Amino acid sequence: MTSDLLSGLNEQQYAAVTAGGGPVLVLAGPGSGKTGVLTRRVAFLIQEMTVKPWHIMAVTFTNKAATEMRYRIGNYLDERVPGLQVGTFHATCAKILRIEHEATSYNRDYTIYDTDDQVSAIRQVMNDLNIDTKRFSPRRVLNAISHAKNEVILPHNYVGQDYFTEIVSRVYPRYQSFLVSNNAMDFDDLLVQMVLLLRNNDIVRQRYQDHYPFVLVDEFQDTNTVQYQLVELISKPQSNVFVVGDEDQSIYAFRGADFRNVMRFRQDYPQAKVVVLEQNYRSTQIVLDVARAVIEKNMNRTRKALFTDRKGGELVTVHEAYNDEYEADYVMERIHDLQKRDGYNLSDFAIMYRTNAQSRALEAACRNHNLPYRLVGGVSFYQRREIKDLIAYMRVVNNPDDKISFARIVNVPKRGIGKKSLQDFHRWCADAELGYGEALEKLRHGEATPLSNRVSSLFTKFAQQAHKWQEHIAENNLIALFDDIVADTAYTFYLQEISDDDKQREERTQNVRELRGFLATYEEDEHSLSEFLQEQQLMTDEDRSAENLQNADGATDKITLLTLHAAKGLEYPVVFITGLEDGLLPHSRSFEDPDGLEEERRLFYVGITRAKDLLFLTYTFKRSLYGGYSTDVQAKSAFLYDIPEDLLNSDAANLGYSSDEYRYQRTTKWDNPNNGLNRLQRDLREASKPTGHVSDENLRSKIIPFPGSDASQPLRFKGGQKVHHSSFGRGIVIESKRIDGAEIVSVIFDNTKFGIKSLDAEFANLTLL
DNA sequence: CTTAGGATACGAGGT
DNA sequence: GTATCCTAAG
Repeated sequence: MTSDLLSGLNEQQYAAVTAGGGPVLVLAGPGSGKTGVLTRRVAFLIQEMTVKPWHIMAVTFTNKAATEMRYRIGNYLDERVPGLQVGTFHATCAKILRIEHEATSYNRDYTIYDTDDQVSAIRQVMNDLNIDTKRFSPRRVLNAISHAKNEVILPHNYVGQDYFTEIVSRVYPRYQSFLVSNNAMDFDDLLVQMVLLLRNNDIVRQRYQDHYPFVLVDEFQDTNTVQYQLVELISKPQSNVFVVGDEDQSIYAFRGADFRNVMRFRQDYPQAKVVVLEQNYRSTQIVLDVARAVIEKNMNRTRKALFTDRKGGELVTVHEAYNDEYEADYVMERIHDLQKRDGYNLSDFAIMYRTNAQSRALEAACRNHNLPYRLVGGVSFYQRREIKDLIAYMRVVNNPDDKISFARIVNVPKRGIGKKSLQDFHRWCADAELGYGEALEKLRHGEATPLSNRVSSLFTKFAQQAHKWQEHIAENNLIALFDDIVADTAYTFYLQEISDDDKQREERTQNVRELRGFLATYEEDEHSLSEFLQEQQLMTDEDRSAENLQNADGATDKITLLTLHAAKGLEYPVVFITGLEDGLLPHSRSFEDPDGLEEERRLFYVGITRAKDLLFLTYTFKRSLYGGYSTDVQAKSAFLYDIPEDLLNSDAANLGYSSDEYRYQRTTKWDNPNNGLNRLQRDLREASKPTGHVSDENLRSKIIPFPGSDASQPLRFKGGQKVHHSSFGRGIVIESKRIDGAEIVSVIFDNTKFGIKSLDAEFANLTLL
């Protein structure tokens, strides 16, 4: 079926797919058919270049991308493709490390720690070292360590530069040996240990280099140093390495990704064939123009000339809403309209946001409007208490040295083993240099211990239970093991006790059933408990959701809610990007450095380029944060000013978008775009935060009753006017505009203590001077 | 010594 | 709203 394989490709795509051996770099703009090129390349290697499938390794960043790739390769090839290795970096390494465990410091059944486990481990180490976890948050320490690992800086090579990193330099080695003694790896270790294995063991390295002479990497701009080295180590010396990426879509710097790896690849492989994919098959010209206007503000990039055959298109809509509820309502109304008018399905819509917390209001609105939705990400199944508990039980059975999991479940449900008892047990193990598993065995055989009678008998009882469970492993009866744990601990009864109401209890019970279901599929395929635990740890909800599988068939029709990060690689006919506010997008934590701001811009760019036909950009006047208490007036995102007005439709102009005063005020704020807020603005903002005269409750109760008022009513105030307020004194109006019916005046008061305030013209005691 | 309940600090993105 | 810390009662 070769005809199929190369049909419909444009010139550049054809060149990429059919390139000979050696290094190839494909620079692929959004919507340029990148995945198609990658999968056809694999098929081409097998069919035309007679490469054996088991000599090919393709790596991606998400399981979803890996699944899609496997599926599409299957479509191009009639015959089976045995041994083809397609997977994420992490899953691929986990698998090889399990096979090659003898050359590492871990055994086959090592546990993979997630972020929560890591924090617990760091906290424990810091306590051992008498480091105050209040002054140095374990999370920050963990971030620093993770960063070091991403750069392949080993514990003994880590040098503290300042007070904080000096602390890190003490924690890091202890943390690492703690992990080894627990027979556990964190996410970063999967990559680092793999690099070390290949680097230090000539035989193993040779084996994998021979095994995988062809390596392909997706989303290359998201690789970090470890991953770059990994690719290098495996693909040498043939260097048949085919990488695909787009610097403009690099959005994972926070986990060490460096899009400069794309440039580095060109330097390291000067003989590399470079192909640029510039034709976009997804979006209208208008959407692409908006995207280009935004991304061109970034200094640090190679220009690409994206083009499309889809000339023209609908203008992009910018909408301001009073708060997040109105914003969500606006989105729902647009969806209703478009569904009715243009016959879109719900699955054609995606609502995107910067932070997961923003999904709440949107979910509520979907429910109010009876629109079914699918939430991508959010609180993960694996973070639910009941799931973490049962997973921890299985981990302890699988790997008794996992002290973090042990500590989690040894007294859940209650066994009378509290903090002190566990401490005694731990002390005994440490002094006698025993692993937890060995200690339990001694107790079970009735050997003498320094433990008190009470503690000793409690732990002995636990040891007997654990031993019984472990017997199931030998026969690989995973379901029997699971059922025994649930029964022996009376876990269902425990769930009833800890649940607030029947609804919550039912939900938790359902989750337990679901977990049992996943486990059953592993047992059927004769996978080990280790494999189950390790693979589950590397999956997200999306990867195992039954609902998701239905969606793939198009059986259910739902709106998609997801973060901008999660949106990469996807496309939708209609896209809403919400929360385009200063501090949210760009996120406030990006203000500190210029690179951070550029990354936020790329994130916005990723969102924009997901849209095929229609794009809506929304922001709020006030956004409630932290469960609805603290609210602050929002400034709209600086990124919005990068979009030429002729690409935006009238909805935007009506809302003061072109108001000169407004624009002046905002642009001065961003006169140095690399700096985020300048100091004056920051001070003003700080000053305007507390002072409760115009409390949120006040403003809200005053405005909300009049949402439908006539927006065309004349305004009482306008920018530049001098005014007086009974409490705040003299000030100058920055702007006045209608928001959901009410006239809202922004005033900067002479007394800097009050700073900038937004007041309702109808109720605030404002007089013109 | 354990447990329950109140007080407090905190909240970006994902394998 | 939620995870963790702290204190006093069982």
